[in-house]
Amino acid sequence: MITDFKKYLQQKAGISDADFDKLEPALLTKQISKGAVLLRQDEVCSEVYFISSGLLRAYTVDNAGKEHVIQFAPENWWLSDRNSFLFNEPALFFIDAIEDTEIIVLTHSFFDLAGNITKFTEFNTKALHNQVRQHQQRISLLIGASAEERYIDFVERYPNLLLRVPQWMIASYLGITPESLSRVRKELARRNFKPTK
Amino acid sequence: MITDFKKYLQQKAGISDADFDKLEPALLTKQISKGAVLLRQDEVCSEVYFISSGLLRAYTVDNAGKEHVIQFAPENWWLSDRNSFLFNEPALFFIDAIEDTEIIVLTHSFFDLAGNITKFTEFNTKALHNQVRQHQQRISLLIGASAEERYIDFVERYPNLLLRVPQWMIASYLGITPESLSRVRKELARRNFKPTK
DNA sequence: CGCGTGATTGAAACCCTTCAAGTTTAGTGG
DNA sequence: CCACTAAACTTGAAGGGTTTCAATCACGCG
Repeated sequence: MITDFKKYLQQKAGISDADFDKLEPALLTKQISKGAVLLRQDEVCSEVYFISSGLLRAYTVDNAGKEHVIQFAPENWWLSDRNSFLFNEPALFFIDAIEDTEIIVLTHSFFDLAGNITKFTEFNTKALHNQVRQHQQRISLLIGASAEERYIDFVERYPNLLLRVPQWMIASYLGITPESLSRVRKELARRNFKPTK
Repeated sequence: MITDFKKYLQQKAGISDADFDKLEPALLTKQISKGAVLLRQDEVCSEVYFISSGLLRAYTVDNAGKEHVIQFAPENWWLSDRNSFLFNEPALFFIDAIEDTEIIVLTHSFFDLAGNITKFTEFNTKALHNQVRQHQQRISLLIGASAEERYIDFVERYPNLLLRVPQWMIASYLGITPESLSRVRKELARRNFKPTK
């Protein structure tokens, strides 16, 4: 719903009512059913999504045909191939829906309008920095941690996703096989592991 | 040298002479000798570096005391813990010098000035997007590719770093042990591998 | 009910690490 | 400029963590 998006922008970015009114005409809502594909690798991405409800996923497909999950995006998250969006380059990944999902679709016309609103551009930059930090942490984990450590990190970082994402997709996100994840979970259960939060 | 930095900003960001003159008073050059540490984990990072000549490295140290290289930064690259810089949070990594290095030091006062120059903020955003894309590609590789594939990717992506970075640091960047990298190289030599570019 | 998808389990194979020992390289002081 | 030392790189053997392949189980949905 647009009102959710408005509330989000006001709280997170400090956008005023008046400013939001300027942006509203450029907004579009869309219902996505589970499994639907929003973006394909090598297409040019012309939209940025804000997830009102539901759950999207970004993933690559390698030469061997295997999927590798780059990111999950539940309610109040953003998702797009921003590099493709901004520079009109071919997208590096696919985007599809893990659940029935409701999104706000933001096109270039939205960002043209929003570019004049300082609060928004500041927020946008901040969001980018957050993404960079997240990526750096994930790289650290992938470089230095075992499958079990990476899974524990995932559980503690995204407890709300655990029950909503199929296990084989979590395995893909962690960079291991579904079989390995199953064994990691079995071992953790044996040791009676409980998330610390 | 400051003139190198000026040339860089003019070419890459389209900054005018007049605009650069406004920024120049906030610039500081610094000589760093090999091995010197510029930033420590958990400190607050108050500077952004532009490398005029030489080579810097960002890395984390895990609980077991092992170093994991996040990024190499040769001439004409930027380096900072931007998240720490922007939000005054503790830095996630160390920065030190792999070679004797000459840098331009940019503090908050520089960014305050530069914030008024549209060309610069646009360039800055673009640079952030580039970093995000790079990180995504690296995550894809770490998730989906073998040690050999990751090394080949490194060789082709950063041929200029091959001779300047000690092998054990490259191993750390790739997320493998120095011994493994040595064996990967031996195997590639046996197969007479040559970089495609 | 039956089919398909996802999760589990087992055994073998493989990749990479670990540890230990050597060899080479690079830097430093005499 | 050589000699010495420390660091970097290489090599081998053993072990561990993950993958692969195959079979089985569990579940939801037509």
